[in-house]
Amino acid sequence: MPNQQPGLDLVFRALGDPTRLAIVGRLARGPAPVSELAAPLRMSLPSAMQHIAILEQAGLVTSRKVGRVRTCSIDLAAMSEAERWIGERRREWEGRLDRLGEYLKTIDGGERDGADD
Amino acid sequence: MPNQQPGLDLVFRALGDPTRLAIVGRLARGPAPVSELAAPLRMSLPSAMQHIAILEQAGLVTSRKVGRVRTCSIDLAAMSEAERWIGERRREWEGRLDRLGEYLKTIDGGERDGADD
DNA sequence: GTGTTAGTTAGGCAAATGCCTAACCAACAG
DNA sequence: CTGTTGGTTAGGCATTTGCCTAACTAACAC
Repeated sequence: MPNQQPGLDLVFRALGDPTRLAIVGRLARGPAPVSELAAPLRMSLPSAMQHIAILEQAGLVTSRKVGRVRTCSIDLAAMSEAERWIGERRREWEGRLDRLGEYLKTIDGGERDGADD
Repeated sequence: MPNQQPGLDLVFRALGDPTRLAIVGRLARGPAPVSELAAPLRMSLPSAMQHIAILEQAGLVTSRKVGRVRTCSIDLAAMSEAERWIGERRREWEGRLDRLGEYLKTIDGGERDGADD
């Protein structure tokens, strides 16, 4: 049963770290080179790079090296996939609640028994 | 700079594991007792419980114990928070692209210089 | 009472994570 | 060519994670 969208857990795992969350937050405002991303992080460059690598593996970020500068950008596809998955679960749950409400209205004048699921 | 919504990284971290993703997927279809959640997982009960505890700490799941049965439910608040955060970054990025497009149209008949950010 | 079922606590262990420093390579600056 | 800057590779290390088994508690069944 541990199977939903393949790789989706990678996306969430990549976002599951304050440093990486901050990097994505920064990149949403526009592309940036590695060193600019690393600057506000209290952390060595190699460590920052590791975080960026994880974001890339998850498909959240892409990067291209021009001279000796590697410029990173957000990749919307993975973001949207994650957003959609959550939204689908949410709607599933809300729909369930709605149907429950309808059912309760159906037996309105009848019993007064608490029913769930 | 590692500061966005407090606890948001906890939410993503909790979702960043196939087992826990599966549990949330299951719970979106309706509440369930611990042992029913654990059944499809190839894993001991204590291990499954640990995952549930993590989901609860992240605010993704709530649970109430009635007799000796603990019933778990999804908590939409944390889910929505995560969904909203992603959506905001996405819109931020898309807005940026749109403004870039407008700018490029502005200088339409003029230069042909690649501008970014 | 005894036994069974649902969950919990305690303790241990291998692997993964997140950080570091040191050394290295490649581009640009002088 | 020499020095500096941006990035990368290598290796090490403490902590956290994810799993386990064994032992325990609490409710319900007989």
